[in-house]
Amino acid sequence: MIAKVIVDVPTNQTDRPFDYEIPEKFISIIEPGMRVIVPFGPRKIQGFIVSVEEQSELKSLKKIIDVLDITPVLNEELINVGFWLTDKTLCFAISAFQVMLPAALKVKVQKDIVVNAGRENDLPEQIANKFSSGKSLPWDELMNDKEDIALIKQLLKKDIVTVRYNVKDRKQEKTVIFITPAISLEKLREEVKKLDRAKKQQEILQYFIEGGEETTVIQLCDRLGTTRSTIKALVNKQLLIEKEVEVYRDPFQEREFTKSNPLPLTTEQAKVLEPILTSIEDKKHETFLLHGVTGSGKTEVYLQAIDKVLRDGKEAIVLVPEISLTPQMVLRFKGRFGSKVAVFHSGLSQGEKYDEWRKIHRGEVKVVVGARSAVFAPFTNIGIIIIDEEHESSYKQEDNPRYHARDVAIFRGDIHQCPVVLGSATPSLESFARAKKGVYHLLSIAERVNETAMPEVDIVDMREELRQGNRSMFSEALLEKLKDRIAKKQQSVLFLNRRGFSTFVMCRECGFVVECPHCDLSLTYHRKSHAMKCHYCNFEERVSDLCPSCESEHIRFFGTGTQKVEEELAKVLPGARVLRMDVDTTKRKGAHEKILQAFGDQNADILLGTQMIAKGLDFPNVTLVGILAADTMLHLPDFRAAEKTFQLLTQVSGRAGRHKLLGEVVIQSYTPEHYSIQYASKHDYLGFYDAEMQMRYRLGYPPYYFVTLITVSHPNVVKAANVCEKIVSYLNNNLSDKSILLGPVVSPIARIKDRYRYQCMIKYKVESNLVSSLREIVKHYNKDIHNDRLQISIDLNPYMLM
DNA sequence: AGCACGCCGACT
DNA sequence: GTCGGCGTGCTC
Repeated sequence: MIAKVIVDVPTNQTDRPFDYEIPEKFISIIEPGMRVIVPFGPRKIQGFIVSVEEQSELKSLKKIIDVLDITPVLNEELINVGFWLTDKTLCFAISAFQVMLPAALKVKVQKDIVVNAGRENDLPEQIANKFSSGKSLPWDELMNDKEDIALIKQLLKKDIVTVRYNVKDRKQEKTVIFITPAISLEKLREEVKKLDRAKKQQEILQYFIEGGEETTVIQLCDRLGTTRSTIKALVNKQLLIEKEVEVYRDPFQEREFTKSNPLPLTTEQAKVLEPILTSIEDKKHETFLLHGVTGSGKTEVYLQAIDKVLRDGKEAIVLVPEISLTPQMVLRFKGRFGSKVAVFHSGLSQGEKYDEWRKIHRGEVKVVVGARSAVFAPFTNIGIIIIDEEHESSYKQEDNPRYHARDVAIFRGDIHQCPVVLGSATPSLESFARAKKGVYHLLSIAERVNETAMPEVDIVDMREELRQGNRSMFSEALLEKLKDRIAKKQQSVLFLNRRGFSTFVMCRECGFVVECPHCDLSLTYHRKSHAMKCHYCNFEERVSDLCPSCESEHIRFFGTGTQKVEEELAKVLPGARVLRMDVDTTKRKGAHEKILQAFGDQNADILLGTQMIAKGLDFPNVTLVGILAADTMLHLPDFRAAEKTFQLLTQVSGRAGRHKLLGEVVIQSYTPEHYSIQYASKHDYLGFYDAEMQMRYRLGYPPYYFVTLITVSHPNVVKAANVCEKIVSYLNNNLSDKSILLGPVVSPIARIKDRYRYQCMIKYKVESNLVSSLREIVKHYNKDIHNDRLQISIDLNPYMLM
């Protein structure tokens, strides 16, 4: 029996299965999807078994060294999903497997130097003392000394020492130690008498004699006011025993969930739920696009569909964008389905993620709520996959494997023959176009649940404000309304799509702009740390008072960030209580929740924030939403700029007036006539869709064309340009003449982390040998990628064009 | 990725 | 002559 193994060496040449002999002792336990340790060259590494076969075409095989799992970590379906990903995103099979599993399941390889038996006395003195503790020495401890390395190499040759590969599993189950009596209670009573000099020990035994149940060490210490050492003494006397019990790290341990029941549905909700239930009933794969305005109660539809799935004994996956994975969101699911829910988000530690994964793997939960990667949940009987806010770009992973969770969901939905529900108030153009074509089943909800009207939207032309002499960042209208809300004790939300204090710092004398020395980007000023920061490479420097170029004093801040707005607010509305929420104020664990809690408790009048306040917030007392600069994203070099602007404006506007009080929205813009702003102000998705589709048609972008972006980067500009140039000409010769090739051009961000970047774009409708051509390119440059710091990144269907 | 193998220049 | 520099190619 042999096993085909994908080894953990992410390179082009090793991106294929390797054959290994299965030793006798493993034959009965080995299955595809298990992790194994295999010899690879002189090393020992991790690998995944992808299949087990009778024999190999090769004559001599090495043997599998060890098996790391009792049950496969990847089931047959997920192995297939892995290979499918490999093909769809041009990634290595090993990367595909690893992205589907929690990081804790990736082993760590450590190299040790071991003294051979009987050769201890042959060690030279200078090194012998390093071996003092035991007979092995971690390789890393020698790495800083060149002489040592040379010496060890000699010793290796002389067979005095050998290198041992230590493979350690990172995964670690959390355990708690329980204490119970080791002997019967009668005997314990006798023993107590003998301990008349150890009062604390007697107390502990007395606790058990009086029928105290087994508890953890910590609880025992707590209850009896004793210490660990006292308990240990009794354990040593063999009167008590320690029992190690495995527990889950539960991030929601201390929270109580009030049980919620299904809410009565509105006519519209019931109407969209119907076909989803039918699809579950018929065990048929179908993709639904649920288009429901903000506040239309999409979540309740999801909950009731999941309920049906659970009653059928199946499982459900719910994806939500990372930023809306707030405790409130989790609460809704845990409230309805209790302990059957696992939650995945980036805030969990490695161990916590592993525990949540294990609950799914063991079948202890039936529902998973999580961000992008939760789409790989190892369920075996999926009944529904839901993607909320399906237009969100965070569903696309921006490093390898560059997959889109939506594609994975639909692929898995097909395997499991279950419905996939894509929900959004502002569906992506791609999805809506597919729904219109009948590829997806379109479902719409036009009314808000409590029949509140959509908020009134007021667009303010900031150019006009300037002409009127208002140079502040708040228009007259917005300021008046803010004052009005404070007077009425109602709350407002202010949205600005930019953190920090100001966008860039420029010298008014000579025009010098402070830029990052490693990236071709201007640095952003952060007031609190009084530093200039690069948002791409984290470069940081102190602010200078003089222009670094001409030493003029006229160095000024331009643009606006959340920090600056906060300061301005304090000036124009001195009494207002403002809460700021952005990456900088929510870094600490739980900070996010705290801010929202404070706002919900009416401890502030104004919530000021970036992206992260755009989603899911639902505060009844919010009646005003102000969008300070609606056009910040509009002029980015991205064909989705208008779409993203429309989506964001609509999402943010949706935060206002969700309950009894009518809401109002003020949009400040320098280009108020732009169709994305106009349609957003009228809450007109369909109008926007039509206008944007015309634009995409004219310019040849998705959904009319598929797009692939190739970015070439290298520390040397010429090299980067040359390679990109050659790639374009290769593609020109190999792709059909119906496809359009753009480039090579300098990337919109010409340099990041000292690497120059060139890119080209392929636009195509059908291109059957695109993937093979791209693989050919990567293969051709393999050597340069390996030895010459060349990078070629290929993104089939990119969401980031910079 | 890592590691061995192998072919050239600068030294005991 | 040999040590060690790095380019090349392989790993079941």
